[in-house]
This record gives sequence, C-alpha cells and structure tokens, in this order.
Amino acid sequence: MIDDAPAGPALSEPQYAVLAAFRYELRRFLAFSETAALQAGLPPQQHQALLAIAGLAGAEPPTIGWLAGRLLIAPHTAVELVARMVEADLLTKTRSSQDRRRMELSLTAKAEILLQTLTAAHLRELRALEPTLARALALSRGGAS
Amino acid sequence: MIDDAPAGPALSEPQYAVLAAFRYELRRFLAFSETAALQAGLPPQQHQALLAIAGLAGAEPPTIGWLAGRLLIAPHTAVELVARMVEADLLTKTRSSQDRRRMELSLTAKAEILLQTLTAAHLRELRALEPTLARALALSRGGAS
DNA sequence: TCGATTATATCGTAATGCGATGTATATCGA
DNA sequence: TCGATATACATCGCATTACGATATAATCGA
Repeated sequence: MIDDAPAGPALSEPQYAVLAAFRYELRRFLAFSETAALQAGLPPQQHQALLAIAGLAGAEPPTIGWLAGRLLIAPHTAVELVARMVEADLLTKTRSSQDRRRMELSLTAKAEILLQTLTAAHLRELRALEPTLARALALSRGGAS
Repeated sequence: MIDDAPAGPALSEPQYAVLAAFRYELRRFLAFSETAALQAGLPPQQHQALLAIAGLAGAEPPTIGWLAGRLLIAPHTAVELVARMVEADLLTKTRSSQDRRRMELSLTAKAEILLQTLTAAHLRELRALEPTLARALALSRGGAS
C-alpha cells in the first residue's frame, strides 16, 4: 500500500465515508426529483428550467443566455432546451423590443400548473430529507483538519 | 395569471425563489466536482464510484450490484462502469470464492492516489459552500406551510 | 460607420445510461 | 437430490442530451 500521501496529508477512512454519505444523500434527492418530474411528464432539465424562471424575482425578463447561466449549461444548449420547451407548450419565446437579439421567456399556464404541483412535492421531500442532508453537510465541513 | 391552485394551496413566489436558489447551489457544487474530477483525468461517475467504494466501512467487500445501489444506477450500467474502470487501472475485479456469481472490487494504488487529492479538494470546497447550502436548505424546510 | 462584442441558432459528434435479453451460479422446497 | 426460481453479472442496440465548431443578426464603442 501507500504510507505517505503524494498530494497532502493522508485522509482517514471516516472522511471518505462522510463525503460518500453526503453524495449518496444528494443522489437520492436528485433521483427523487428526476422521478417526480418524469412522472409529471417533464424531462428533469425542463423542470429545472421552469423552476429557475419561476424563481426569478427581479424585474428583468429571463432570456436564453440568463437561463444558461442559471442551469450552468452552454448558451447553445439552452437554445435547444428552450426550443423543446416551446414545442411542448411550456414556454413562450418573444423577441425583445429593446434588444432585438434577445428572446424573452415566460411560462405558459400549463407550465405553471405542473411546476406548482412539483414544487409542493419537492418541498415536502426536502423537509423529510433535510436532517440527513444537513448532518452529512455539517460532518463534511468538520471532517478535515 | 392563476389565482387558485389546481393541486393544492397556491405557492408564493418566494418559495420558488428559495427552491431555485437551493438547486442552483447544488448545481454549482456538482459542477465543481465534475470539473475537479475531469481535471484529475477521471470521468465524474468514475470518481463517484471510487468514493463510494473507499467510503465503505463494513467488512463486506464491495460488488458490482452493491455499487449500483450506491450510485443509484441499474446493475448492468454498473457492469459497464466497472469495465471502463478496470480498463483504466482504477479497479480490480476478482470473482468471489464464496459466491462465484459475485465480482469483488477493490481500488488500485493509482485510484487511491487520485481519490485522496480529489477528496481533499472536495472537503475544502464543501467548507466554503456549506454556509450557502445550509441556509438554502434551512429556508426550503421552513418555506412551506 | 466599422470592428468588436453579445445573443441566439444550427449541425455533427460523443458520452452515458437504459431496455431487452442472455448466461452462470446459488438456493429453496418437495 | 432434482428442478424451479432467484440472484449476479454480462452484452447489444438505442435514445437522450450536452458539447465543440461554426454561423448570423443585432448592438455598442471609438
């Protein structure tokens, strides 16, 4: 085996266990979310797009580029995502009159209904998962020297 | 707009904003993790497999089916993942003598070195991100009736 | 007004997980 | 102990989705 660490102090086994547990809980939450979205008829990434737009408090209307930033995807990937969502009657896309390069996005009534149900379910799940997640998170924080 | 909810009580805008913020922070952590793994030369899912195995405290040696359970993927997907990792000299796969159906997995020295560096970086990142994540998590919990 | 930047769009490609299915081994009941 | 069933791993083809490279239109600064 290896006695000495090549890139820092040796990590104890509990640190791997704690981080692994945190990632496992994260996966479970994300898996719940994906399943819930799919059961509602939404590809998971489309659900995230709806949530990001609905959660935008500011006065600025969301655009494709803004959505890409929130979802951490490339702008041209957001273009394709939005095209699928417009096709599915989840978003409307209108060219901005101020800046004719921009496309302003807004939720359709269908999207709002879907998102409302999904968000309620997510908040319930998060309340159930929160203690475990918070504990794993706290352990991770305190786990290293 | 919609005054009344079709599937439960109406959700206020702040609830969308809070949940959206939580998911955004989650994405940022996961994006950090993927980038860190790739920079170390590991596909992200292979990194997760290494972490899951290293974090296994029990005496039972990990198998392909066990790994599938921890990663929340189908068993045959884990088969393919493990095959890629054996090919990349990250795992060894030996048939169990107790149950010749099972394949027992263990990390190679190369994998241990990679994982140690990655885990240290993740724990650092998690310490930095923890306040924001914990706050978003707490808000989500308290956000619904 | 011209070059640089920004915003969106298109096309081909690659990675990865799944469904359907197959094979070997183990286990349980009569 | 033999056959039915369950378990564990494996293979193949397919679908989804994001990316890289690239293109076009609109805006902005000097």
